[in-house]
Amino acid sequence: MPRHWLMKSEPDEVSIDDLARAPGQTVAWTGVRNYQARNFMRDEMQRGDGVLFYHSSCPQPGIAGLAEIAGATEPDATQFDPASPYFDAKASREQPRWLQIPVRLVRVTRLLGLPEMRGAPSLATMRVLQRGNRLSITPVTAAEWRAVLALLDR
DNA sequence: GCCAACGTTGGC
DNA sequence: GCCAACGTTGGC
Repeated sequence: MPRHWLMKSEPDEVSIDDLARAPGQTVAWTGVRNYQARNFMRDEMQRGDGVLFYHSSCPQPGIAGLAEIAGATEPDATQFDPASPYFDAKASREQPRWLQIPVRLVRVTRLLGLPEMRGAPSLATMRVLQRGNRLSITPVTAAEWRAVLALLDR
């Protein structure tokens, strides 16, 4: 049973267009440094899961495209790289702390902006819209997923 | 285990 | 730049 997720990305780091230009239109989702989000990758996310690709910390936050989980989790390579901003001195190859997962573009959509999302009753339950939410990966229900697709078709 | 201090996120 | 909200750290 495929699940659905919303994954936040700062477009200055990886935008939907960057994803579209990437080899195989796939990027390794690295840099997650929050245990709840990591545990989703470790315990629940699987190849084929649907992904809402969300632009955050930018002039026009919102859903910018659809993607899918394209493979299995593995240790996040950036945790071992002292030159990376995501380097973690407490992680080792023997005992990695952080995970990455490959994400492949399905299609670039129109921007479903945050104000429009907030105005849609069908999206009121979405985790990303809840007060104080900061999780970079959040589960999306089947109903929420369908509601997003319906809004994107308008 | 408690909890104050601090750091980060992210919209505005 | 501001600031609310939340997660993490570390002293006790």
